Amino acid sequence: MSQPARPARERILAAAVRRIAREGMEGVRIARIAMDAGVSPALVHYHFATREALLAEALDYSYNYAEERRISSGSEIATSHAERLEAMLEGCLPTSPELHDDWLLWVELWHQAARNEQLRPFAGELYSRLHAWFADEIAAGVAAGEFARCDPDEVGDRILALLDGVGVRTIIGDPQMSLARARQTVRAAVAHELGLSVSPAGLAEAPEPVLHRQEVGMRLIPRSTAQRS
Amino acid sequence: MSQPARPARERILAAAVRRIAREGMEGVRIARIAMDAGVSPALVHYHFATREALLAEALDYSYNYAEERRISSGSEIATSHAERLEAMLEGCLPTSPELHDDWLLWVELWHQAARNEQLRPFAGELYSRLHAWFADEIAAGVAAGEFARCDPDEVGDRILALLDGVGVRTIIGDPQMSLARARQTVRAAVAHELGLSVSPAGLAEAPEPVLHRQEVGMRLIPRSTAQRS
DNA sequence: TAGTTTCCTGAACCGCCGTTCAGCAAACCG
DNA sequence: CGGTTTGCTGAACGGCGGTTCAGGAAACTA
Repeated sequence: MSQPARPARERILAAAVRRIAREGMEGVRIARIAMDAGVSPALVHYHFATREALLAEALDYSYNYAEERRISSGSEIATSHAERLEAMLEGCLPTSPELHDDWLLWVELWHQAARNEQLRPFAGELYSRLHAWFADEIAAGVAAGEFARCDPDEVGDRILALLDGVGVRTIIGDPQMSLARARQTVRAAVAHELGLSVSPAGLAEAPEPVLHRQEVGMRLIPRSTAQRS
Repeated sequence: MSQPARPARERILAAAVRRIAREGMEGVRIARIAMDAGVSPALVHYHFATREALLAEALDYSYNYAEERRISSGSEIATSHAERLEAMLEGCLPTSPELHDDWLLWVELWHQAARNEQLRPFAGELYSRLHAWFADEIAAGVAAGEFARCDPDEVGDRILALLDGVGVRTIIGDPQMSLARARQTVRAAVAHELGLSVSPAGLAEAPEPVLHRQEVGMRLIPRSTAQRS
């Protein structure tokens, strides 16, 4: 209806991704995917040999897509490494509906990879890229004298762990870990690790009503004095 | 066979827990649970109204059991707050086969609670208790002058997030996050937060062969000088 | 002993869902 | 124009799995 020009195969794939995020890999029914895509269940099997093949392709498609989105979102208007890092953090928390769905797929990956040996290289690769993304940025910031000296590898691991840890509490709706608190927790830790200041840009409005809001809490600002060695 | 005296209902429950950890909640088949418990599928429905009821009771049972195990394991031989804290961390990482299964159930909880509203209060309660457990211990350590002054609430959140973040990478078999590295990452961060030293007790043997080993990496030792205000 | 409750089973029922298949219409090709 | 390929469908098949049911054996009661 919305884009009738888009080929059916892609519509099926997109519908599969959406369904996987909402119902989980084993909860997904191809009849429903077909319905969402506006086609018959038989057509799904015309384009994809088996259910498993469809889900695999859908996962691969969505993770690559999510990664692109994450990466591109950070590198737009980067006037400093601190700002870019902040954008990266923002893109790794469930700060928007799309990122919320990405998070659901991330949990899905954990769930599957914890049991299925075959998915582990795939998951490891994703983490490896994420880690390199952060470590490189941190190393660049340290080299520029903007961040305090540190081991970018270890700091990268800690940041990733922190993001996963607060992010998962956020998406399971833990009232003790609102999106605002998640953001603040990560920012405070990162600022502390890298010797940055945390400035209250806009006062964090208390209870945080909905997910879709993009409220500002505290911002990372580069240290005014660059120190080396 | 092993304990023929144990009533069937409990055997079913225990089998369900094991199956859930290994196959996930929606992957679990009651025919297989019945087989594991050495009973007929019909008996499962004699004791539990429906599949959903069985799974719910099994989850509740196992989480409470896991919590007891975690708590009791820490408070045995506590000569200092640092030692007790270290034991707590150890009990929150997949350091043993049982804890590995607990972790699988923990991921299962994330997976379910991210989609099912009804499970969220339950998950929130578990996190709340975990958080209080750590925050109280930290506060006690600070009060005793053993830990550096800090906000136990925030440090507790950061520790929990770190544990979840490195733990999940460990159980999905990320080669970049072995159990040893997970432990070391958490210990380093905690030691740094609380002003403790990290001593290499036994050299971390390089590649870490199997999960079932209980190798010592680095240990938290209390600061020799107590500082106040 | 007779009656009742408690555990437990084999067998069948039934709905869901992945998959297959025969066929149809449009586009494409010569 | 006839023939073939491509995209798609409705209908049916097959099995897996949760659930039900009629009954049976043992324990418990009086």
